[in-house]
Order: sequence, then structure tokens, then C-alpha cells
Amino acid sequence: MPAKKLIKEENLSKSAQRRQREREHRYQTILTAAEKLFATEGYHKSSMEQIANASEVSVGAVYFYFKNKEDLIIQLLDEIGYVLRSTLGNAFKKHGPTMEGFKQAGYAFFEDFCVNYPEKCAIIFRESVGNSPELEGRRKKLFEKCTGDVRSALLSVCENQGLKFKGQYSAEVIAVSIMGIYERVAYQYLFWQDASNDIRLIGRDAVGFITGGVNYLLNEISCT
Amino acid sequence: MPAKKLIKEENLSKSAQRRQREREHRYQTILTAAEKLFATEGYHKSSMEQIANASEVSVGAVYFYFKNKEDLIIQLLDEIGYVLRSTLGNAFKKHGPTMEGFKQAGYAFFEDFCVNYPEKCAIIFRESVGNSPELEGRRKKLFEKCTGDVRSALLSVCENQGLKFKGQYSAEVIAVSIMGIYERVAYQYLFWQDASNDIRLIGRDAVGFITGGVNYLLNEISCT
Amino acid sequence: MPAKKLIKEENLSKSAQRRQREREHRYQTILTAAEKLFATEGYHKSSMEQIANASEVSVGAVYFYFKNKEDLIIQLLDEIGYVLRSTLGNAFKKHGPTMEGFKQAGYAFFEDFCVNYPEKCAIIFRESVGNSPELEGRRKKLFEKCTGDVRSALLSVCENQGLKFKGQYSAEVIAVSIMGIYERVAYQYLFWQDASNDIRLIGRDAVGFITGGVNYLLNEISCT
Amino acid sequence: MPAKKLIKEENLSKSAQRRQREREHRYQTILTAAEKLFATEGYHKSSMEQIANASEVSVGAVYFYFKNKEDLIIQLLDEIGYVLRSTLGNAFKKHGPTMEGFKQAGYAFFEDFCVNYPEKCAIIFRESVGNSPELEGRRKKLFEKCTGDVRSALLSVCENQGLKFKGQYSAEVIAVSIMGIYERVAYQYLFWQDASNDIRLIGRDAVGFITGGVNYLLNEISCT
DNA sequence: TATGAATGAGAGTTCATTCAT
DNA sequence: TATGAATGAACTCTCATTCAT
Repeated sequence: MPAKKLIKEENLSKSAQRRQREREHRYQTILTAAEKLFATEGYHKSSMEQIANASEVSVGAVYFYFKNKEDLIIQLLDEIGYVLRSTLGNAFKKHGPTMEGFKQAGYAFFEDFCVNYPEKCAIIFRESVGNSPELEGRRKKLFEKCTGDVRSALLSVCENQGLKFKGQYSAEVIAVSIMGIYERVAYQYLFWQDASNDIRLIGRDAVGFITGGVNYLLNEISCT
Repeated sequence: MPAKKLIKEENLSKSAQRRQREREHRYQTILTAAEKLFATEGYHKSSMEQIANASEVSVGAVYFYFKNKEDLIIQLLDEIGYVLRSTLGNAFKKHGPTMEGFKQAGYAFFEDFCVNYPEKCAIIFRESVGNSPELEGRRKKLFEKCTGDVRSALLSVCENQGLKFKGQYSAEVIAVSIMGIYERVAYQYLFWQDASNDIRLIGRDAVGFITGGVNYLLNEISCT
Repeated sequence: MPAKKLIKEENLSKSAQRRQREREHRYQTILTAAEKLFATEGYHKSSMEQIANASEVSVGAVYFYFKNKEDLIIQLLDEIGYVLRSTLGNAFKKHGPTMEGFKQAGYAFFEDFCVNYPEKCAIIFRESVGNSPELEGRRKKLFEKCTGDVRSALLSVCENQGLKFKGQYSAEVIAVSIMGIYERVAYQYLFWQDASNDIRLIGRDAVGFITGGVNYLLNEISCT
Repeated sequence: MPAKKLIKEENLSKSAQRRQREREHRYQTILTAAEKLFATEGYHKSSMEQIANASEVSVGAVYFYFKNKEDLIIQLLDEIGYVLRSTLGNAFKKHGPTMEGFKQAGYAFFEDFCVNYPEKCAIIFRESVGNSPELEGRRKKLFEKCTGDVRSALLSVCENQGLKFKGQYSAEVIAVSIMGIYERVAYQYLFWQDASNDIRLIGRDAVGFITGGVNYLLNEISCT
């Protein structure tokens, strides 16, 4: 959201409404241009001037909409987090709290998120790593939300099946591990090899691995 | 290794031998100082002057031993890669190509590498991410070597047990997945939470998860 | 006064009269907000946007009433000059062209102007110093008027008492010196020490010093 | 003094001695160039690039010797303070703690300091006014030292003559007043009128005024 | 070999001013 | 009249790299 807070449309005059729409639009334009640049050129290699040029606005306009360069990537991260969690969450919900739903969420990550938003992948898994403390804090929060989602899903599946995790920390560690698999497999086959075509099979294997691991850690070893 | 190649000690005069030793020593001093700085302050926030100060040499001396700043982190990465692969490889070899060896390698990662070299973890998993193309290429190579190690280990264990992976890409994808688990679990519990004390249990859980996943992907489902 | 010149009220329609009043009011609102901001934050640290916000108008509106930022402080200086000269002039006139009137003007400076308008003091003695040539020119004119006032007062007191200054440049130099005393004593005890409470005694001492100096430079040394 | 502290010459090698001398020299070159630029163009109008060009060094070099732009004017202020206090102090000491010494110090201000260092006057009385809090703090300290000097001189003269000030705060207020006279008379006749030629007479008048005021405030009114 | 002063391109950021609405 | 988004020049500051000594 732009620096200036948005106001409910109904409380505004026609012209103010138009301005507000334009503002939101331009905000998105800049954000999208930045996403592309960060993903292709790298966060540090992209200057604010380049971002301005790519968005076809002046440098000053970028600063009108975003506090500073860091703010740009933070907003990007927030948006990406939203898309990622929605994608996985929706896939999971479609099948209820079942192992199948869990798998489908995994497939959605590879076949939907990675394929449709490779640039968002680049931001979240590469460009936002190891920068400022503020940004790192945001990344941490985002990953913790995702881990939390995975953990909840896991536990609801278990409960649904009347199963329990072995050990104490398990559920969380497993969730973190699963995020790790998603992250690195995406990194490897999206950025390092160009295996976009094989991503379906790769995803199946990775998800199979995850499923196996999960089952192993449940009291009963019933691999569906 | 310094720009000037090293020569076998026996072919050198006494004083030349001493100089050579001093050179190697200074090289290491700088590298260690850089490692610490990069890990604590961040790669981008650490200036060459800071590195020089921390190593108690001049800026010029740093440039005598290393081509440029990028070279520093590349050398660091090489060294870290060596330590990491040795640690895991040795743990694995001790037990022959067995599932037990595989587990021990996993434990070694968490209980040896992560615990003894948190700074190396920071470099390899955080500070070297998403910088220059050259560095990214090195990172790719290093991860591919590790993945290759894991894959080989996996296959040798299989062969030894007369088992086979399901599917086609499996072995490699599984290896990448395992590296992903190592990476993210380390990142989460080393940098984001300070769970150094619980790292043993955490590692056990993660390795358990890995083992389970591996077994699942083998024809026979025998979880040891 | 606003860019658009004011027209005599009687020649205007009712609604035009209202608009004109509003205009004058808004003009003053902005000027007052700017005075406060300049005095507390500093001229250079206060942005036009801040001034607009503080006056509860838009940036554009500020530019409607004032040519530019410099114009703001110039108008302020004019207004301050008017208040300052009135304050001193009135105090002096009350007592006729006598040494007593002269003293009273001095007391008025410390006990009236400084105490009631510390922000005006900040503008005239601090914030308007050493900026643009145009502003410096205005400052010069203002100080020359004040100096002129003091000089006239001095001379009228002399004439009234049948006295004459020693030397040639005297009257003007003395006037400048007196202004210097006013300025620096105000600066010291208003901005650097917070001696608002003691300002009366401080003013008495300063005026005593002035009176003594003046008497010394008159042919007869009669300290009243 | 440069950022890097200076070391006693005797503890350095020949070449290090030379480097140190060069460093001090360049430091002064930059400072002098900045003084001139600030005095003629104004502090805010002088960019670091201009200063670098005027000193015939690179921008980076300026930052090697000075922390930032503010540091430049602060160092300048310190130096100016030293020169000013020496000039006045020496003149006073030559004549012992007498009224004559006091006068001579005044003459020295106008005929020595103002005439020989008009640029230092511009910095101390114009360009350093109303900038950052840090700078303002330095200015305050400098003026307090000067005021303290004047006050001490005043008191020693009194003591010497067996006289006493009337009132309570007097000595300090008088000292501040005297500084105000110096400041504004210099400002008026140096920057606003070009009365360099008449400065001698002007100074005499101003000092006469001061002397008169001082005498008035002493118990006995004996104007020497 | 070693030093550290010097370079200068390049970055992020600010803000007085303009102008379409 | 009034708005406030947009402009873009200008500024301060950083820092990897070089090179005379």
C-alpha cells in the first residue's frame, strides 16, 4: 500500500476516486518493475534509477510510493508471501485435512507457484537473503508463517487419521524441513538448471520424498 | 591459495621456506578475519578496510593475497565446501555404505559442522546467496558436489542392500531435497532462533524425517 | 501580503469581501506555521511539505500565497521588522526624546519583544543568517532601519540635551553596537541558556551598559 | 587534525615522517579551500565536490580527512576560535590587566582579526549560524570561551583598580554585550558595507563605547 | 612485499517547484 | 482557488580498487 493510506472509495469525490485508483495502479506498476529487475539483475545491482526507468516514472515518484529501496523489497516480500500461502493453502483446503491435500499443496508449489511466478521465487529464495536486519526479520516472519501453515496442516492430517508424531519437536522440525525441500528444489531446478519442463516430475519426486518422511515419523507406517 | 603458487618446501632455501610459511599464515589470517566479518556484519556491510583492520594488515596486503572482494568469499566458499564435504564424507565412510552411515553423516552435519562452524554456515547459506554471477556459479558447483555426494551415498547404500529407487530422477531430486533440509534447518535454528542447545534433538528429528523419506522411495519399506 | 494585491473592502461585493478575508487569514496561517517551524526545526530542515501540513493546506496553496520558500522567510522578516521597530519605537516615544525613553526602548526589547516573540527572535537572529543573497539583502535593510532608528533616537536625545557626540562616525557606530548588544544578549540567554526568567535583570544590566557607553561618548559625562 | 591521529615524529621512519607531513599539509589545504568557499559562496551553496575541486583533490580525499561536511566547518570553527582568542589574548596581556590592555584587545579585534581574516569572520559570524545542533553546540562553546575571556579580563582590570561591578549578573552580561558589539560591528562594516578602510576609526568608536559602558558600571565613574 | 593515501564512479535520498485536474 | 502527485537536479557519502613509495 502507498505511503498515503487509502480511504474507502465511497467517501471520496469522483475525481478523488480516480486519483486513488491511479495511485494504486502506479504503486503496482513500480512494484512489478522492481520485482522483475530484482529477479533478473539482482537486488544490489538494481539502482533506484533503473527501477524508475523501468516503471516509466521519475526517481522521485518511486520515493513517493516507497520509503526507500528496502521498503520496495519488503512490500514485495509481503505480497509474495500472500500469494505463496494462498496457493498452498487453497490446494490443501480443497481436499480437506488429508494426506492427499498435503500432497496437492506440494504439487501446487511446484506446478503453480514456481511455474507461474519464477520471479517471486527469485525474490523470496535468493534476492531477499542476507540483506538488512529489517529485511531479514521480515523474511523470518514470512517463513515462520509458512512453517506454521505446514505444521498446522500436518497436525490436522494426523488428528484426522488418529495418528501422532514421534518425539517432541518433530512437527515443527518437519515443517521446517519441508520448507527447506521446497526452497532448494525450486532454487536448483529453476535458477541453476533450467528444468522448467521437468518440474512436474521433479515436484512429484520431492513430494513423494516428503510424504514418505512424514509417514515414517507417524506412529504407524502406512504410506499412502 | 595466494596468487603466487606455492612451491614444494624441499626445493626452497631456509629463508624462502620461512617466507612461504609466513605467506600462507597471513593468507589464512585474512581469510579467517573475512569469514568472521562476513558472518557477523554481512558481506555487503563489510568493507575491505574493515577486513584489513581485522587482519591487522594494510588494504594493499589484502589485495596482494586476493584478487578482489569477490575472490575472498569465493576462496572462503571453497574452503567451507572442503570442510563440509569432509565432515559428512568421513562420517559416512566410517560405517560403510549403510543406512547407518547415512544417518551418521546427517548427525555430523548438525552436531559437528553447524555447532563448530556457525560462521561457515552463515557464509554458505546466507552471505554468498544472490551476489555476483561468478559467486553464484561457485555456489552452484559446490552444492552440486554435495548433492552428488549425497546421491552417490544413497545409491551405494541401495546397491549394498539390493534396493532400487522408484521413478527416474529420484536419486538426484532426493539428494537436492536432503541438502534443502540441512540448509533450512540450520538456517532456522542457527540464525533465526538460537537453538544451539537443542540442535542435537533437532538434528535427530530432521535426519529421522530424511531416513523415512528415503525408505519410502525405496522399493521395500523397511525403516531402520 | 498575498501575491494578489488587496483591494479596499468597500469596493467589493459581500462575497468578494468574505473571500478576501479568508485569503488574508490563510496567508497569516501559513506564515505563522512557517515561523514556528523555522524557529523550532530550522529554516533548512523545514520542507515546504511540512509547512503545508502544519498550515493544513496543500503544497500548491503555499505556492499560491508565496512565490517560493525564500519569499516565506522574507515576508516573515518584514513582519518581524515591523513588530520590532514598533515595540521599540512606541516605548521610546512614550517618554519623549530623553535618555529615559532610550532606556525604556531597551527594556521593551528584552521584556516585551524577546519574551513575547522568542520565535521572531529565532528567525531574525538565527534562521535568516547567511542564506541567499536576496534574503541577506533584506536582513541588511532591516538592520539598517533599526540602526537608523537607534541613531535618530540617540541624536534627538542629544539635541534635546544640547549635547554632541565625540568623533565623526560615532552616532552610527554606536547604533550598530547597541543593536549588536541586543542581538547577542538575546541569542545567548534565549537560545543558549534558558534564562527567560532572569531576562529582566539581564536586560537591565545590558541597558545599563549601553547607557553608560552612550554617556561616555557625549561631551558631558552625566549618567542619568 | 586528520581522522587518523598523528604520531610523534621521532617514532616514525623517514618515509612515514614524510607521509605524515604531507597529510598535515593536505589537511590544511582542504580546510583553507573550504574556508574560502564557505566565506564567499556560503556553507549551503558549497558542495563537497566544489570543495574537492578547489583543494585539487578528489571527493574521496576530502572524506578521508574529514568525517563529513559538518566536520569541515566544525574544524574550521575550532581553528578560528583559536586564532581569535590568541589575537585578543595577546593584545590584552601585553599591557597587563589594565583598561589600556582591554582597549588594545578591542583594537586588535578590528584592526588585526577582522582585517587579516575576513573569511574567518564570515565563518564564525555568518556561515556557522543556525545549522545543525552539533555545530550550534560548538558555536555556543566557542562564544562561551570568548565571553569567559572577556569576563576574566574585565574582572582582573577591576581588581587591579580596586573597583567593583554594580549589580549581580553584570560581569557576564557585559562580556556578552561586548562580544555582541564586536560581532555586529564586524558584520556591518565587513559584509554589508565595505568599510575596510575606515575600520580603524570604526573600531576606535566601538571600543570607546565599550570603555564608556564598562566605566559606567564600575562604582567610580572615571573614564580614562 | 607491504603500505595507506587517493581515486571517482555510483548509489540512495531529498525537496523546491510545477502543473494537470 | 486548491490540490497533491510528479519531477529531476543536486547533494552527501561509500567503498572497491589502484599505485607511488
